[in-house]
Amino acid sequence: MIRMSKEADYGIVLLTHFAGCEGLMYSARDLANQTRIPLPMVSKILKVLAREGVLVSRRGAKGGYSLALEPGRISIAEIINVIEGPIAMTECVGAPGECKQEAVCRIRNNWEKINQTIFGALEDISLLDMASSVPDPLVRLDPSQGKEEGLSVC
Amino acid sequence: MIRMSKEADYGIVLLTHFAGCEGLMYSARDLANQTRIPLPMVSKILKVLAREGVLVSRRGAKGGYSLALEPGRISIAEIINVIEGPIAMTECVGAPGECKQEAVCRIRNNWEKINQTIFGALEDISLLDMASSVPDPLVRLDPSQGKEEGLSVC
DNA sequence: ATAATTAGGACCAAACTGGTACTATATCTC
DNA sequence: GAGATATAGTACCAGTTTGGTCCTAATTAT
Repeated sequence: MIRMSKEADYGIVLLTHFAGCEGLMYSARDLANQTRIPLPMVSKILKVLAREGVLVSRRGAKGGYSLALEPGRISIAEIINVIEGPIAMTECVGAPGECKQEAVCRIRNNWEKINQTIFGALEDISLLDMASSVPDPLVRLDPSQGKEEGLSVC
Repeated sequence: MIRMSKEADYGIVLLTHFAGCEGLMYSARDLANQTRIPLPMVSKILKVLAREGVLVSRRGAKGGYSLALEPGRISIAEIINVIEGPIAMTECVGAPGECKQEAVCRIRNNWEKINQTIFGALEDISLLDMASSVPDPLVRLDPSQGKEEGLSVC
């Protein structure tokens, strides 16, 4: 099955709760309540996002997390990359040299192009897009599209 | 990690060995030798592809498999779908109603669009494209592109 | 002080993956 | 018909990954 891990999926859901409410701090507990994702899981994911610089954290009472960048400047591809490593449809793309068939494989170059396309599509979608509505068609021709403000539910 | 299963990966590798050599029959053993994929694995995958109508099989001595359709009419998306089920980046896309967060999720529609884009990219690539060279850019504007014959190594 | 909150791990059961093995059946050649 | 060659179908298994929990330590507001 071609599928993101739940962890990456949850991560994106959590981050969209910050977009459109810039600067606001949310605690892990807040987000768990809003999203119905189990608190320990939320906590685990937010820690990773903070360590990787996507979120900034403040400890202690009234602490929490907030976005480290403007939500228009964080892409879905970046988030996935931070949580579950590089996007690589096949082993040969993510870890060249690992695949035992590489020497006789005739399609590796093609996988690299396909992977690039998928990565590009995910890179073109910002957190802000995600919080409002992903521009359609996804492969954006005019970069001014898809920049409307997210629904304010802070 | 966003990654196809080895089984789907192998399946595509195997099928590209048929493209450009239409009508030719290959036994599982032949293909295992050509691709260096372990024979039992090759066998397992070819059985699935035959059962699902992508390949036609002939039993017995001098038996083997050959393509059921012209390689220009089989897409990568189809092959993946046959081997590992529907392409679905998130649970909510592949199995609506399963995700416990669905009721409060604000981004499900967006995932459906993203998924459609990825699916579309994979659907636009035929086995014939894969056997020769994937058209670049991948999102093809002129459908006459990318139809050159595969290297003949039958 | 105390309560709230993140940081950083360790830990675990269940599911999935990659791969093998076995038996039955069909087909070709001699 | 005998024997060799192939696919069909299915069961099986070990190793990894995944989704998720839990515990302790450090930090901050009141």
